Amino acid sequence: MTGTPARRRRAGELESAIRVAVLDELHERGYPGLTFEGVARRAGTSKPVLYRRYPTRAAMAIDAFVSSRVATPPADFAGPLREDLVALISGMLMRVGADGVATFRGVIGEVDDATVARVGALVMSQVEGWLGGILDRAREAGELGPTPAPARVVRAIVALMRNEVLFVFGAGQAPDVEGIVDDVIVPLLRATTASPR
Amino acid sequence: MTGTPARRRRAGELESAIRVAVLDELHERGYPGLTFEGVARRAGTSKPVLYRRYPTRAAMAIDAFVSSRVATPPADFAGPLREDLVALISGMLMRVGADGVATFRGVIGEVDDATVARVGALVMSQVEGWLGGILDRAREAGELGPTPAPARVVRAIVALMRNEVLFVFGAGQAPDVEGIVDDVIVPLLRATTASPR
DNA sequence: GGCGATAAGGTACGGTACGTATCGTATCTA
DNA sequence: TAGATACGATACGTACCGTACCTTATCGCC
Repeated sequence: MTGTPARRRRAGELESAIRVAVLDELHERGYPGLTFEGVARRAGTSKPVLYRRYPTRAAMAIDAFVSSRVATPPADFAGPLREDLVALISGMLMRVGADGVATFRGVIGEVDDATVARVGALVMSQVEGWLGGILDRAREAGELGPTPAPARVVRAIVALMRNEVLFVFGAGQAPDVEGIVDDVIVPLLRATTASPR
Repeated sequence: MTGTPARRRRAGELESAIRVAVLDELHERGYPGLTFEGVARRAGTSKPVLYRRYPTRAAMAIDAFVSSRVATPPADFAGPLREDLVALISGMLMRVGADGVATFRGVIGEVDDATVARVGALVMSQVEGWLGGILDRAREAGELGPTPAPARVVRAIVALMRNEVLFVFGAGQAPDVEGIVDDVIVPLLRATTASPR
């Protein structure tokens, strides 16, 4: 051994250091530059310690990102439908952030199909719940028709949000949240929640 | 030199061999397993030859894929709107294929923002044109209202298709083309092409 | 037909990261 | 206090990167 007399970290101290190191590396080098060796160096530990925890760098990145987000709703969702939707989508873009988008894109590029589905759901499941709440409130307030929106419509809205995250916000362009809500999402919801003809 | 007396390929023969090798490697090892060395080995050439043509493996994969697709419309689009939409989306899923989806996911994970936008458009621009044709015909046939669908609506439909490619078809699940067309796309088009209120 | 420019073909190199094996020992548990 | 655990550290063989270098087939031109 050289230099330091091998001080050892206990409890979650090591895990925390690893997660911080992963996030820092992602921020500085991006997902393609994320390596086991780099994380080990930055966290002041060694590769075997990382391999004991994560089978792949994708798993490492996912864990670090999930742990770093606390799932608080972006607003209380009492306003008009349109405002709630804008707040939900904007809040999600902010929460994911530029690093998150880049990491998301990198991860789905190198994991198996099942993990793609899992990660896709992971990013969106929370949002899907909030969206359901927004729609329920809007229906009770008479902003939408009495028929609940079909599941496919809800999933389509989530898909639009995901697209906005990955290919608009994530491609350096300004996301057009209000336009999409007004021109696409609200009309779609009105049309699919009208009372049966 | 060893063995072979260095027969040299002319015209597009070398380029063809490289593209075939790239597609084969993508099929066998997937995008994460695509390497300059592997392609060089398989194409019977050497790394410098590849580096003279492509700066990154992403560029290599994109070129091979683009060259391998001929852009013929999946049908003649004269039927009812619903059938045209189903044919368009199903045709696109078939055209892209499993290798294409995996490659697409891998590429967008490691290229810069501008290339993400470019590749996203590349996969979809053709489709967007066909979609416009379908909508024009449907409007003239009276299947849709007189107002042309807003650009954002058209883009949203493309986004739904992209989502289906990446996260449903590409996650090993059976794509639900008819359900999405009937429950989401057609109602959305009806609602946004109605004559002004 | 010979002659120079171009670029294919081939080899080799230093560098980085992978994934695993091994070892000593600090720390926790009983 | 004894044993189990797993951190910290090092080292190894392999794979691939990206580039430099050299030889020589092929093409365009005079």
